Amino acid sequence: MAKKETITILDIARHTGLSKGTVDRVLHNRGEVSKKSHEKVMRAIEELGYEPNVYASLLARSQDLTVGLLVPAAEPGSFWELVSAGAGKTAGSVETFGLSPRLFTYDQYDIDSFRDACRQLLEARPAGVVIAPLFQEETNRFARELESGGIPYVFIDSKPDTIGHLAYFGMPPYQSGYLCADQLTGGQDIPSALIVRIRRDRDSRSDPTLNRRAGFMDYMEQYCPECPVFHLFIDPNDPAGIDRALDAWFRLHPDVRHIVMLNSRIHLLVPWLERHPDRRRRVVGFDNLRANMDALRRGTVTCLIAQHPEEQMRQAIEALADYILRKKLPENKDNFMHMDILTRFNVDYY
Amino acid sequence: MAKKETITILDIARHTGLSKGTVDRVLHNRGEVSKKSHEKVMRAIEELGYEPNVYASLLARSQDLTVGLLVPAAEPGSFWELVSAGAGKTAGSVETFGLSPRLFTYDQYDIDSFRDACRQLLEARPAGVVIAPLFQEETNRFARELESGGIPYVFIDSKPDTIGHLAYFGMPPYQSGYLCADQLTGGQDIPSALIVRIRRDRDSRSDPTLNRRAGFMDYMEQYCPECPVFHLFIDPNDPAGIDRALDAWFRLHPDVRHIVMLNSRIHLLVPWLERHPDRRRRVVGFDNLRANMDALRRGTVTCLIAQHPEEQMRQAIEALADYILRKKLPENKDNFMHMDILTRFNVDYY
DNA sequence: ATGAAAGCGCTAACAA
DNA sequence: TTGTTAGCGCTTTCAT
Repeated sequence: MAKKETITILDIARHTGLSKGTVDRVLHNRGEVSKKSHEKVMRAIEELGYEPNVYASLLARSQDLTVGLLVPAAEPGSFWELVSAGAGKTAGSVETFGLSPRLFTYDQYDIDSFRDACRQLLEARPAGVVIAPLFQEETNRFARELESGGIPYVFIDSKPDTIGHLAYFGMPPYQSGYLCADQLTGGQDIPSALIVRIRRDRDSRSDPTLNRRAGFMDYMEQYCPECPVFHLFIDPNDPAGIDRALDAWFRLHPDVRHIVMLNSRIHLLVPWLERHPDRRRRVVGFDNLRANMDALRRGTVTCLIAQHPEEQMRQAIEALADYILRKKLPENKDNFMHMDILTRFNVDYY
Repeated sequence: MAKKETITILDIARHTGLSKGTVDRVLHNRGEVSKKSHEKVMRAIEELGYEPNVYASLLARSQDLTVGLLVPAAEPGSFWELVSAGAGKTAGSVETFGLSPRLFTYDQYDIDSFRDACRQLLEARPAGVVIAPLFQEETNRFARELESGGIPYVFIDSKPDTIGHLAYFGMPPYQSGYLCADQLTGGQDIPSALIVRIRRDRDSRSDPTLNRRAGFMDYMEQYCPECPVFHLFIDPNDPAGIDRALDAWFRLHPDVRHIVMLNSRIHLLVPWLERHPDRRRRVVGFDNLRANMDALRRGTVTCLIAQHPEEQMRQAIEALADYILRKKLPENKDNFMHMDILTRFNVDYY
């Protein structure tokens, strides 16, 4: 049977005895269609195996859809800057496809600013949203709103216990701690280790390093059960204080040579470390921040575990694009990213 | 001035006093256009900043362009299988964009089969070509042909000293050897090391492990100058022979605990290694082959350096797509890929 | 609630 | 060598 090979809305219009207009209406459930017609169309679509033609659609619409990106404001050189940068990396596949990603930032220490950002985002009537969530409760509330508006959303970096998201892209937190410990020890028995931690004022926020720390400790428990793990708290906004803290601490523990931070801030220790060099030290941190990579190149930091936040953002946007443009669900809802090990010998090609 | 914002071929037609047809002809340099018109059109395109509308083009053409992939035939579980697999990963961004990648394979040990593949590829009138080259001379010849046909091509994995390629995606070979050495030693002084090598019959082919070995040796020279580096040659097609070779060799060198292969075949050593376990051994290899990763999980292999050949293919195809569809040149001609360090603690999330 | 028709920007076949 | 024109499949406005 030499039927036409691609079936179009015209085909399904004829098949149902309706018109292209009506078919289009049900395709985009934009109302004004009788229940009967709706059903007929749906059935025809099913039977004939209709698939929309993206180009035609885009051509006809000839107006970009906006994708909202809800992300903490990025201080220069910070983790969030990398995330935001990922939005640019989708150039080829997405922007030319009629989607324009648009950033909506909020202050990660101010829940009100988060609410504001949500508000603005909604007003932009986005076709989809990417969320890097920090405030659990509030994020859940926002997710509800999106759902009731039929707007698909995907999480990156961390994920509240929502259920309605299209996808999630992030590092497996527990395993990253495990991996980190293995890199710190180098697979050997080590005599002691120090975790430097950030003193957080507002612990209400989701703490992604929590699971990571659990993974780290479990590794140590299993492979270096005799090794004491110390904790030292610092204030990221007080460089001088960090110096003093390290001075004081290492006066008491001069033999500790294995140092780790489970967040992206290992660069905070670099000034002190470089003033007190020790070739036998091993220093492990997370994330490919500029300052971290520089320290890696100089040998101050031994290795970094990178999740490539730009990639998270890129993949999130592409998943959204696939869904919006082609109604294609992502293969997996939860997508755990590579954990890349960066040393000074591969950092230049990361 | 409220001019129309998007300029179309109609605009440039009017601006030059020619017609859409002619403009289209020069846009696709398909001849039948006077030199004068050609120039006028080109200038207008420049002046008005015309950018083609991909959807419209695709809609109108409504027929896929084929992209030829010239790759060595993949034995199951081999390196080249991963490369070929990469062709599938472009689903979202490319296939729906009116390009259909098509594989043309050749026997990596038979130059005639390479010539055949080239022939077939050409007959398919591809809009672009991805080449994983092994035969230097012959590849150069083929590249000439493509150029004279105006067909863009990109190299992956390795690259002959051609100049006309659109782009290249591969691992930096020398540095990968360096990195590998660092992983083998763990940054420590080691007493001795063994490189297991493949005995090649036809050394006429480009040997990508050559540079890699140079990097490896240079690292050892610099960081472990006292460490002897042994070489042992094996025949990949003779498992029993490999066993015997290892037996014999390790009888003579029972203390050597650092073992490396600079190609993707570390899995060849696994049976022997697992019959002669030694917890203090370090074994380093390349590439994320199934068999390699399994050995990694079991702890037989300490670490793998992966270049993710699927990614090379994916990026190659996308670069081609960008060029064919949007006439956009890749940012960099030579693109060196990540070198990822895989251990048993991150292999499950690679 | 439904249909008719005019594009969206480009391609390709046909005329001139 | 160049111009004309009929689509490609979908969206959207305006009648009905």
